[in-house]
Amino acid sequence: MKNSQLYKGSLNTIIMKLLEENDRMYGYEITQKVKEITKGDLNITEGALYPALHKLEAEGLLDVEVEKVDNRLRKYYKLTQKGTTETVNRLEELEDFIKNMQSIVNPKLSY
Amino acid sequence: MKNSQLYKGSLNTIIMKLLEENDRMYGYEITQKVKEITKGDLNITEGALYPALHKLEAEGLLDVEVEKVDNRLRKYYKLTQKGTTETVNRLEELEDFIKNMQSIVNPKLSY
DNA sequence: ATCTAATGTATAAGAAAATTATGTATGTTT
DNA sequence: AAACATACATAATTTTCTTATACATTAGAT
Repeated sequence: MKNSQLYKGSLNTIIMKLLEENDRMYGYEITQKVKEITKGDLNITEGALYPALHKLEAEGLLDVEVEKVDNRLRKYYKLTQKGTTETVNRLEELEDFIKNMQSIVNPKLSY
Repeated sequence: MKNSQLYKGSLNTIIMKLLEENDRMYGYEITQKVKEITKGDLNITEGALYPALHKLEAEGLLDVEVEKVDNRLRKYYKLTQKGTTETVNRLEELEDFIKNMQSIVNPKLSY
C-alpha cells in the first residue's frame, strides 16, 4: 500500500458507492473490491472499515443482514432509502472534489 | 463552503503544488487562490493552514521570508530544494489517487 | 500432522489532520 | 461607527485513520 493520506475522508463515500452498485456487500468483500479496483494502491484496514460501517448503520444509511456462510459469520450491508438519497449527494461532492483537485494539479486545463 | 470531508489529507499537497507554480506565496494568499481555483468550493481555514505551513517548514520542505507590506505582516513561503523534490512525489501520489477515485466512481471507464 | 495464509468480524490506544472558536492588529468600505 | 477584508496565530475538541490485538473457521503448503 502506497500510503498517502489523500484517502482520508473518502472511505464513507467509497463504501456507499460500492453498495450503490452491488446492492449488498460484506466488509471483507469491500476491502477486496477496493484493492482490486485500485490495483493494490488502497488497502482498507479493518480498524478503519468496521467502525465506518457501524457508524453508517447508526446514521440510518445502511441496513445489515447477518448470515452464516461456510460456518463463518458474514454481515451483509445494503443502502437504506435514506442511504441511497445521501449517496447521490456524496457522489456529487466527490465529482466536484475530483474536478477541483484536477484544477489544482493542472491549472492549464481548467478553463 | 460545501463541507465535504474529502479534502481532508490533501492540504499539504495543495500547498506544495501552489508553491511549485508560484515560487513564493503567503498564507492568506494561498487561501484566496484555492478559493478562486475551486470557485468557492474549498475554503481553507486558518486553523488548518497555519499549523500545516509551520509543519512543512519544520520538516525542511519550506523556507519563510517575513516582510511588512502596508504596515501588515506577511510571511512568504517557498519550496526548499528538498521540498521541490518531495513535491514531485506528492503530485504522483495525487494523480494516482485521482485515477483511483475515478475508477471507483465510474467503473465502466476503468478498462 | 502442523503451520501459515486467507477469510471474516471486532475493538482499543494512539496519532494525524481537521473544525471551531478565539485572539491580536491594521486597512477599507458603508 | 460598524462591518468587512487583510494577515497571522493558537487552543480545545472532533473526526478519521493507523497500529495492534483478539477471536474463530477454512484452505493450502510442508
